[in-house]
Amino acid sequence: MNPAMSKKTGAKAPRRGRPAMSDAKKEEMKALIAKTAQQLFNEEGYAEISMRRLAQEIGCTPMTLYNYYGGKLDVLQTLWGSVFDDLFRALDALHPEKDPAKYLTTLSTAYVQYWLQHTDHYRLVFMAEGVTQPEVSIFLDNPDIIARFMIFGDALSNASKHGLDQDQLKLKLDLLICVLHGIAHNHITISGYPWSSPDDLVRVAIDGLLAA
Amino acid sequence: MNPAMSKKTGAKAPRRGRPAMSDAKKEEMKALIAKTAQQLFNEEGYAEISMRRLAQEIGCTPMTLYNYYGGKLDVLQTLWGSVFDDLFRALDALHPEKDPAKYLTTLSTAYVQYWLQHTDHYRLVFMAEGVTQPEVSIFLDNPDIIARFMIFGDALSNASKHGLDQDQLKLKLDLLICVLHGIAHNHITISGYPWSSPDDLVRVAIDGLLAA
DNA sequence: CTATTTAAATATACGCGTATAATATATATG
DNA sequence: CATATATATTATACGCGTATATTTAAATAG
Repeated sequence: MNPAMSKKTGAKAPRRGRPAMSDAKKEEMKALIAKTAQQLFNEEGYAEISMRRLAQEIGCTPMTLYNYYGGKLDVLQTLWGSVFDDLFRALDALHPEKDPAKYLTTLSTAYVQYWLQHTDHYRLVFMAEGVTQPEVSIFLDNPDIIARFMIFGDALSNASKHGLDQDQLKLKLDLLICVLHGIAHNHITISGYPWSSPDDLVRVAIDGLLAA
Repeated sequence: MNPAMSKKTGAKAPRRGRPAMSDAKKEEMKALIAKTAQQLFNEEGYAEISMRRLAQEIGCTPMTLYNYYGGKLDVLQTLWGSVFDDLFRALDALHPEKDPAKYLTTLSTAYVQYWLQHTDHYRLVFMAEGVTQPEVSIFLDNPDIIARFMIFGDALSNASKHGLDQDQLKLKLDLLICVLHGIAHNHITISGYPWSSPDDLVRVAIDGLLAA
């Protein structure tokens, strides 16, 4: 709570003391922190970069970071949010086609290609060391994230020839996401192996899913 | 490596210096550490108990613990091993019956009952805070642990009327373990809800699995 | 009994994330 | 221009797990 603000009773009279940082300035600082953190986390790994190191790179002291973020994990979760924003912005840009099955395939292919073309993002989100399961769950429980995956649910529902009840839809959606991740994960982490084309793998997976 | 031992070239001649602690003494100390840790971890949670606190309870200094264990996580993983020893000792004591399906049900019921009767063990193994996924995976990748779950694989194979190939067996085994854990987990963590009898739930699950 | 040697235990130190206290800065007031 | 005040930043401190250095203990040699 800001007592000075409450004293003002809404009137913007001048008042003493150092003025609070403007929202624009705050966002600028948060963005700088996030950008520097992403760069360092990508280069050297989340666990390897300390708050002291991050602050040093930015040119402030460690405790300054806590004015803008709740803590080290908060910085990482913010980067996760940015990555998902980026990803879903790309997916939302795909226009639904006449053929629902074709659109689902296009969407799924784009999802896998996003991770293949942004392996840094993939490692940051799915392979950060020293992160506990509850820390991941808290992030994923955000209704925003779950809602965004419904673009796949909607596409899947439209592409299914038979009506799917909610349980069936959820099962197939879960399976779809698992398969797409499997394709992306294997191509990224076992890249030396001569995998089938990711686009082909996605197509076969969608065909099988719709036929099931 | 122990250079003094290598100097002796196998002959047990007296030699200078403080003698190494006997294996029996070492095991005694390891057991004391494990027992005290289990008690404290059960009472207050793994993350809440520091190595300093554990040492204090035992009556030594923190660095002494490192003579017997690789670190804090090593202590926890040793406790996990003890719990699985206890569990599988109970399961191995069950004699296979003439009816393979009945034996599978008995075995599965015993598995669930073990966790229900040892909720402390369940929380220690499955609900320790501050443990990362790789730390769990390293423990579970131990061939001993995986091999011990094959008692269920064998029972399931014997109880199946149709021959199962390896993929089918693995799928059903994975499903069985997931279901049994679901039963145990819900009874332990949502214990206020009036669940159906765990024995009944196990029976229905096995019937369904064998009929699939 | 003293000196030497080896192992066990302890003391000290380190960097970590972050809590708390102190200082610097940017404003208004007189 | 000096003072007062509110905020932003920095300095200091804490407990953590654990690396490293030092001390203590337990033995043998002479």
